[in-house]
Amino acid sequence: MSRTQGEATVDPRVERSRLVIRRAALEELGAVGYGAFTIESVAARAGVAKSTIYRHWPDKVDLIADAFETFHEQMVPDITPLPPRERIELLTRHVAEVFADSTFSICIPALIEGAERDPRLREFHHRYSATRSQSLIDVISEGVAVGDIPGYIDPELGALALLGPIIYRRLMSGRPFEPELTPALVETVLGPPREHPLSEPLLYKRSRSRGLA
Amino acid sequence: MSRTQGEATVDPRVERSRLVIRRAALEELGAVGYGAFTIESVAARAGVAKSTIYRHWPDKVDLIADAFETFHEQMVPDITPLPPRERIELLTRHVAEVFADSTFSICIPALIEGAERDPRLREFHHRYSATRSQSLIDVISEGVAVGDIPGYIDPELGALALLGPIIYRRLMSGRPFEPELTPALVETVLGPPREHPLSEPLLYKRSRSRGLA
DNA sequence: CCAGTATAGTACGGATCCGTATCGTAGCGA
DNA sequence: TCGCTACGATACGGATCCGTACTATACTGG
Repeated sequence: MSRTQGEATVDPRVERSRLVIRRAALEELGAVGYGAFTIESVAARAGVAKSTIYRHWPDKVDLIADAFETFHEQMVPDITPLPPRERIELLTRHVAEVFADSTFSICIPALIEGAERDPRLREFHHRYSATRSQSLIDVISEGVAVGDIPGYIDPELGALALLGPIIYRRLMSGRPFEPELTPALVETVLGPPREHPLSEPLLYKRSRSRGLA
Repeated sequence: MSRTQGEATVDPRVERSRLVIRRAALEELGAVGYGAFTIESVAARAGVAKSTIYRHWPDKVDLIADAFETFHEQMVPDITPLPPRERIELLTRHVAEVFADSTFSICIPALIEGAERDPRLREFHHRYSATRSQSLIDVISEGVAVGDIPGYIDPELGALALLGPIIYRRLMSGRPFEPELTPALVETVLGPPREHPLSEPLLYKRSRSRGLA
C-alpha cells in the first residue's frame, strides 16, 4: 500500500496527501532525526490528520523508506560520452552537489541512523550508495585501461578516496564539501592530468586488486 | 558537575557508579541510537537506580558528552619519529582501527546524529575530528616539503582522501574499512613510494592551496 | 563504632506518542 | 445530481519516559 499502484492513483486527494506527507516526513527527519521521528509531528507539519498517514503507511519505517525512494527517483545523473577523467569529475561533483543540497543534505544523518536501526532502510541506503560508487569505479577502471589514469590506482579505493571526503566533510566537520573543490580533489587523488595520455608509457608499479560489493 | 573534580572523587561508590553508567550509556547509544536514548534504559542496563544518574548528570546530553570525552581520553595515538610516509600510514591505520573497533564503532552513527542535534555534542565531535585530520595534514605537508610525496597533492584534500574512505565504508556500505587496506589506500592516494626520495626532481604541476579549519 | 552519605527502590504527576475507532464533512467520479 | 470515499477532527486506553521526591539500606571514612 505504500507505493502508488502501477499507473496512477485515481483520486487526486490521495496523490496530494501522499505528496505533502512525504515531503513533511523528510522535513521532520531533517529537523529531529530518526529516533525522535514521530507520526504525529509529521501530521502536524503536513497539515494532515494522523489517521490519513496511517491510512497510507503501516508504520514509521515504511513512510520514511517510501519518502526516500520517491525522492531519489527524481534525480538520476545523466551518462555523458566524455573522456574518463571528465566523467569522474562530473560524477564526483554530482555527489558533492547532492550532499550539499539543503533539502537532502539535512536528513543524511537521519538516514544513516535509520539504516543502522532498521534493515529496510539499511537495504535502501546501501543499495543507492553502492550504485553511486560502482559507476565511479567503472569509469576509473576504464581510465586506467585507457592510460588516462595512473596504473597504481586501485579503482575501488580511488572511488572511495573521491566519495569519502564528501561524506567526511558533511558528517565529521562543520561544513559540507564545496562542489568547487572537486577538480582539486580529483587532481590530488588521481594525479595531474596527462598532457598526451597515449604518448607516455606507464612507469608505475601495479597494485593488486581487491573485492567489493 | 559532570566531570571528576580535579584529583579524584573520594567515595569509591561514586567512582564506581559513574564508571558503569558511562559504559552503559555508550552501550545504549550503540543499541538504540541518539534519538531513542533514554535515561531509564541506561539505568536498567547499568543496574543502577534512575535517581543515581540524575544525581551526577543534569540531562541526557551531558551524560553522553561526558561518556564520549572520558572514552576518548583513554586513547591518544603516539607520535613516532618516522619518515612522513610511514607516519601517514600509521595515523590512517589508527583511525581505521578505531572505526573498526566494535566498542566505539557501534555508536558512531549515534554520535553523528547527536552532533547534528545538540551544539555541545557537535563541538566535541568536530573538535576531535579536526584534531585527527590536522595531524594528518601536517605530516602530509611535511612529506611534500621533503619530497617524499608528490607536490601536486594538496595536504588537506589528501588527508580527506585518506580519512574519508574509512567513514564512507562504515556509514554508507555494509562493512567497515578493514585496517589491512591502509597501505593500498595510501598508495592509491599518494602514489607509489619513491625509491630514492631526494634524488629525483619534482616533475609535477603545483596545486594552489586552500583554507580549512 | 558511628555519623555521614550515596545508593536502590518506588511512587508520582505530567507529558508525549502509539495505533485504533468513530463521526461528520467535503471532494470525487459517473 | 448522487453515491462513494478520502479526509479532518477528536477521543481513547495503553505505553513509555520525564524529572522529582521520599524511604530504607548499605557502604564509607574517621
